[in-house]
Amino acid sequence: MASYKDKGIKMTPQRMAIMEFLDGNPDHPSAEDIYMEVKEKYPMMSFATVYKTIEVLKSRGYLLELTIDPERRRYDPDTRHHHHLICVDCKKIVDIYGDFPVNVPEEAQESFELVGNHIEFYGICPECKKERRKNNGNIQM
Amino acid sequence: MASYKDKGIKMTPQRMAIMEFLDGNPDHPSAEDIYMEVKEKYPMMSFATVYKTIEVLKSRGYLLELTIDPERRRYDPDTRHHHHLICVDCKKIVDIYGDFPVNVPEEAQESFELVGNHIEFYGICPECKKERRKNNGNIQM
DNA sequence: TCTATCTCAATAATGATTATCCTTAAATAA
DNA sequence: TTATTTAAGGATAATCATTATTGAGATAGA
Repeated sequence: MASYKDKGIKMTPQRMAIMEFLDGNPDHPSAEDIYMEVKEKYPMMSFATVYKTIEVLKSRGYLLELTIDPERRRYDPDTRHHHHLICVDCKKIVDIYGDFPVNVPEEAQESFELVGNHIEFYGICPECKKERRKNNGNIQM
Repeated sequence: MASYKDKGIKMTPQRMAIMEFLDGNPDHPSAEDIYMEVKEKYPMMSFATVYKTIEVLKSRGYLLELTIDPERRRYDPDTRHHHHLICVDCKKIVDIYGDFPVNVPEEAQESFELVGNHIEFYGICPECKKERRKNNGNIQM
């Protein structure tokens, strides 16, 4: 989401700060993550503004909403088609690029008009692997 | 989730009603869907009981929680590994069985310990296709 | 049947998200 | 630059799904 200027979005310091934070951000932040971070620079920032800006960016196609984490919605500024790998422990999300040959069976193809797909990979990230090993020393899981 | 009896779950009429409703149910109902339906038979049913029963079933592995619909959590009594096709209009979810050759790239494999995957297919269901055609006659989208 | 324990139901609490409403700032054109 | 229009910001209330609490009642095993 490189050029906001000429997209018909009214620019404000708040929006610029949010967009700047999101641009190229690989962390799939939640609304709260965005709020917390941007408030550092702009202490007058309101939570409502974060949600409203998310809505604008989403509706214009500059931001994807991820429904991976059941606790909260998370956002991805990379709008290219890609997939995600999520740590089942800490919920960290990393991007997975690549084409996977996934075609639904005939019967579904006939009735539904397919428009896309998204693969969620589940795993345990390096940090949580370490954490688990440590805990296995004392606590049994 | 055929045999609840010998799973160490204390049986009550409420739980039996919920389990009966879920057993073989292909609709991926939400907590509210379950509540609404089961309340017909058991008007004294409380919403809290639905959530608690869901929790018990989930923790014992008899029920999967789907994080596909950003509005609400939905539940799947089919705990076999399978995938889902969701209608982007009405959010109807249908099961997709089949093995898909999806392997994450090397770099992710090295760091993460993979434990599973889930493919979400997006499409437009027959009913919504019809609805869209109808609307295109008058309203432009 | 008795009793310890678990479950129920009602309701309060929480947490994320959305809506409201008035003020203020940005864009556009004179 | 300034005036005017229009949309955005901020504070806060409202909403909605989900979770926690608690006293009363039911269940299962002795």
